[in-house]
Amino acid sequence: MASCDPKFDLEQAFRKGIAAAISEDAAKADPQIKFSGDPAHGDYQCNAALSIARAIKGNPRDVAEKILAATPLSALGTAEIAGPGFINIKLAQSALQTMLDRVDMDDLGIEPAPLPHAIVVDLCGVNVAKQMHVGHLRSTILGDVVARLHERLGRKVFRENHLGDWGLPIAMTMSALRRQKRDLKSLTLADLNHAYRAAQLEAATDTAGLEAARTRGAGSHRVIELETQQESAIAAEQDAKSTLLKLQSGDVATVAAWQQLIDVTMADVLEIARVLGVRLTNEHSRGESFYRDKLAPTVQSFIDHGLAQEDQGALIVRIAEQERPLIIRKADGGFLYATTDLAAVHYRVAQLHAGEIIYVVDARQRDHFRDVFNAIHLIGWNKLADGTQCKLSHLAFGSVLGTDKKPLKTRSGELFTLKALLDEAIQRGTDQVKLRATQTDSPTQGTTEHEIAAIGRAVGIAAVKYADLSGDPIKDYVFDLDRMIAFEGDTGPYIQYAHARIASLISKSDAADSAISNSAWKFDHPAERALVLAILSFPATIKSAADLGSPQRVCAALHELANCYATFYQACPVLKAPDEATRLARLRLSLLTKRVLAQGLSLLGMDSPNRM
RNA sequence: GCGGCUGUAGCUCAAUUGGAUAGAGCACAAGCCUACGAAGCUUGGGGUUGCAGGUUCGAGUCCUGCCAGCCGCGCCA
Repeated sequence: MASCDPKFDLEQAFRKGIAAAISEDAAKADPQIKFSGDPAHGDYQCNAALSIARAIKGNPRDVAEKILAATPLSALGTAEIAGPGFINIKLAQSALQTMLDRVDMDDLGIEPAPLPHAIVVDLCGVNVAKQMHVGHLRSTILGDVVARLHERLGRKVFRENHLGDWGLPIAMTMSALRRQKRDLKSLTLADLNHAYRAAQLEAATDTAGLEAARTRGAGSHRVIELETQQESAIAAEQDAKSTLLKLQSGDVATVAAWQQLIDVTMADVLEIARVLGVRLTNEHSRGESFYRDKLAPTVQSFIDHGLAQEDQGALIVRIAEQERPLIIRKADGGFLYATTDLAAVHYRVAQLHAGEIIYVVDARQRDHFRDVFNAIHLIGWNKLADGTQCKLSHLAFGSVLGTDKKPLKTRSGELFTLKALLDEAIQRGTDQVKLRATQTDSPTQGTTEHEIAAIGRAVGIAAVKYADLSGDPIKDYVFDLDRMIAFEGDTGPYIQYAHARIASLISKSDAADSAISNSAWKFDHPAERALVLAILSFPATIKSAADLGSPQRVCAALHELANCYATFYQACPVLKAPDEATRLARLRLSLLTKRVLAQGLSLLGMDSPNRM
């Protein structure tokens, strides 16, 4: 089948040219076909001559001449050499038409690119008894989009919500709740969150402060005050530890209470996922507790392989010459989250047959994952049954900061629970849609309340998600409600708007579907041509976005496409085109643009309403 | 102290992984709805890409050294 990707076709052609003109060896390298930003430089350009010239110590322009002469461009288009040795290519109308035919099919030219093994996407990662705040948005939607991109390319994906449902923090919360004599049955997640924070504060009582107060000879009142605090903290810790023991030994009442906590938490998480349009259900939930029986065997394996050693009572794995080892068992015999992560990798490789595990987790855990990955490599748990190696990747993202440029923690960010942010976004979206629906000349006039609510929700959610997804994940960003819920400019709603406009245009045309889809492509105006090139580059963008884990590439491509369409829409009348052939051709181009926009929005987990 | 990340227009961010004159949005200024949805389009001003060197035909991107901010650094997750 013919390709719909100009870049791909040009790469093929130039590889042949380079092989014939220079050497087979030179042809193995990247032919450096790039999209030209500037129409004056053609549609695409080949920059290979410059680097080849250096390698063979030749004159770049001469090398470019030789390559071009040997390159079978034939029907693809015409080329000329410019500047120090760039080869600028202008694609032929007929070639573009053939490619458009290929894109204008059910799969929109996005061909399956399956992988031999599954991909595990570790996303969301909430903790039991903690409310989701804006920081959790990133892991959840980034992970969801990365999963969608791989799924679209026909790859098997496991979404794994590595829920924090095991260990001391849970026990602390449970013990705090019991001491407050709260009835677990009637608790909301907000209640749990309070208990969790209260428990944390208790445990965090200032030991160092007490020491300092004593040595500095502070007043006895102050010391006693601190001591009292300390005693109650110790008592709370003791209680939490005994609760943990009961939980770990399977005490029926404790386990039941624990399950209650998980249920309350998950109900909230899944509701937020639903509102966010994130594909996450209970079946994707495999919390830390899932690995509890695998921790001791994990540690034993490291001992058996001679990779673990005792150090100050704890069991550690030394990694190369690194100063800080990875602790896999505490001096008191307990396990840590590193142990759980090691067990999880083992499970995912051995049981889920993962060829890649992508951890969509906060950048602050870089060192942790580096150490865990290294330990996995040492013990060889990254090897699959067929001998290939599972790739371990950490898709690290930056923190959401408050206006004080400090991480937006639960304490200071209490007003910004994720739910509050989404509610606000949906409210503003709905208000906006409602406002427009009351204007006399508005296409949404007469829209029912029910439809308005649905559209408002789609617009609000798209705004929030796009704001987060359109940037480089590694960077921190300051949380700004107005920026995240903007509907103008480079935003999600801008793309939705382009889509809705086309939907409206198509419904106004009285042309039969078959008449549109059977019409001949025609694009003479520069705006039409730019639109065509934007459409054709889309499939390759999806593939690279998936392979690089870069949702921002999808956002950028969609913005470019919507922008090209808006320009085209302004410059080229569709329904009132000068002749019938042009009218149908423009309708066909519009329809194809609409489908690509909808596809892109869907990959970002956003709706594409026909009216807004 | 050691390690990591970041530094681009007044603000928020891009830059096809080394390509041509560094691009968008917001804000600001001027235009465009009797041809399709103005959540839009067109035009304009605004830059020593933190600083100093280096590598080469070419550097925001790679290397070295500084500066600033943030993050991490043994038994929490």
